[in-house]
Amino acid sequence: MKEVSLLFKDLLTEAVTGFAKEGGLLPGDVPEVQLERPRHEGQGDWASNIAMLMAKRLGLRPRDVAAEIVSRIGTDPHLEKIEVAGPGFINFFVTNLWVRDVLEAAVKGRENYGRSEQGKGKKVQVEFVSANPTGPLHVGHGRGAAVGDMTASLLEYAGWQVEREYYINDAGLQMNLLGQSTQARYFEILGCPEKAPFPENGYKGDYIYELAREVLERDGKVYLDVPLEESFPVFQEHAATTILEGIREDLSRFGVHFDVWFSEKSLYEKGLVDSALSFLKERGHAYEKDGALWFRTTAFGDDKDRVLVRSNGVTTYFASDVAYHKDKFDRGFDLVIDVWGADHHGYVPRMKAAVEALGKDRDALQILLIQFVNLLRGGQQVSMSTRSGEFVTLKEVLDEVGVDAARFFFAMRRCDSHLDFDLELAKKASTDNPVFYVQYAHARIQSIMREAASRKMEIPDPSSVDVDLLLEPEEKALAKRIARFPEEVEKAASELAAHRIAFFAYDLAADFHAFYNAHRVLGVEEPLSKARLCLVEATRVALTNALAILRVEAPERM
RNA sequence: GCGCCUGUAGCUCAACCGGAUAGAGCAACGGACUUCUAAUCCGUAGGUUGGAGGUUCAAGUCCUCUCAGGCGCGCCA
Repeated sequence: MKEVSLLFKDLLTEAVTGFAKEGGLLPGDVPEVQLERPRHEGQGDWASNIAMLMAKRLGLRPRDVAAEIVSRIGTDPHLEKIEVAGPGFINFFVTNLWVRDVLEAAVKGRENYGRSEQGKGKKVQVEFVSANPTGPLHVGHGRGAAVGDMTASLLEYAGWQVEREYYINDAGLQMNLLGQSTQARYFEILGCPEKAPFPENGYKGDYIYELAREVLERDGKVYLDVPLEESFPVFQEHAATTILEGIREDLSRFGVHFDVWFSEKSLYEKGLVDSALSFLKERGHAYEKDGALWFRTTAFGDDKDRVLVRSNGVTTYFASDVAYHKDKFDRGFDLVIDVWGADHHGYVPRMKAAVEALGKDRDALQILLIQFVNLLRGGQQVSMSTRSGEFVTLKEVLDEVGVDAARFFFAMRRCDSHLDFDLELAKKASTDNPVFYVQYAHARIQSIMREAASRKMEIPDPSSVDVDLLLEPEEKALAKRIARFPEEVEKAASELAAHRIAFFAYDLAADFHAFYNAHRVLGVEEPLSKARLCLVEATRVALTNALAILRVEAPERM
């Protein structure tokens, strides 16, 4: 349907420029012609507010301007009628010809229907989850995983070349704490906790005992007689790799796969942190004060400068992040998207500053802040903290509510909205969860297809069907919805709003269910049956593609 | 104290770059299976978009103030 809107836009632009010239407006004074989708039935298929924008400059009433413009609009086979409505909108109504356009585009486009070339030739990296390998993933990580993954596949669909990346914070204090915690539990199990006291702020979860037990089973009691510093790396290494392995498994089960697992440690090993620091120093963005190295982020809009190297010589987390982002851009990405928990929002200005200091446009880095998931169980708040060991893991949630339900649940919200996730409710809702509503529509379609096949009916070529038979309101509504899919993909991609696709899938399913209940596809006169079968196939294509973006399964039967 | 996010129907959430009559689901009530899957559909009811000003032909959307909730303000990560 993109073509039709462009067609109308051209017709309208021509009329507007003609009228503007007569009215004595200079070309620079003519506002840009825009078409939008009206919200309500009866307001046409496309509408423009151009008359209201021009009215003031011309000193005329909006409706009069609209009437003048309309009188100058040419004819086209796709154009049924034009109306002036409300305060001065110009509404365009399409003829039934567009139905054939939609069917052709969807049925012939198949898995490519809805794809766009918006991001053609451009590379984007989406970095998400990136949880410290110090404990299992919890629900909050699950939301980040779902949003990041869906955003990535949405951009793929919009023509971008996409890479998914996980940044492993395997350097620094938290990893030490993890190793020490595991070590302490080892000695505790062996009955001599005094040999390695549990660190303050250590990780208290039960999984730490499990890790310690694994070391004990594998290596026995050998570390009893070894200095703590010597055995420490063994515990840290075992804990980190085991936990990371678990994270990979959880994500894989959740349907999330990364192209690159990027290690923070490797930044140091390759000297990338040092070279990033020299880069900043050479350009005068860094300076020494009180024995520390500072980054002048205030020059790029931050409220205070930030330390890169502490006076004790240790680099900050921020320093490795600057180096990491420099490396991202050095890898040639046109756009870099970071998916962060909203608790890191205070970090955004300095990261944007860093990007600018690196010589990039600050918009080349987009940060999606995922608001917290408020976990409830039967209305009762569940406190979550990795360190205290009190949390519900992503794995447990998947066990309870299932992968598709969890993904769709996260997909149905804007990422900057706070989210209540009630486990009891999610379990209870698993039968009337929106995801099953959508999947059920697909299963029904497939059921029609199976029945059609058993009756030796093939899906007709759209050019061979009589689209004028599709006149029922449910049929038109369904066709219109299908037609909007490509627009929705483009809109969602440019806004980085994957939730729009979930809502589209839901609305499409609703239109299909309404159609299904009102009309029969098989067992009516053949020409009508063929036309409807074609419409159903087009629905299947759009629904399948939308679910593919969300990575939610489209089942054959339920 | 300063900053970011949020506030929409009883509950959970939508609403494209400011557009016309603010939409769904759940919960409530009343209907629809002899026919391609009733995990569905149709209908009824439900709103001063937290509040007050302002900008605009037009405000849930933009600006100012204010109230409430969440989060953040380190030479921590």
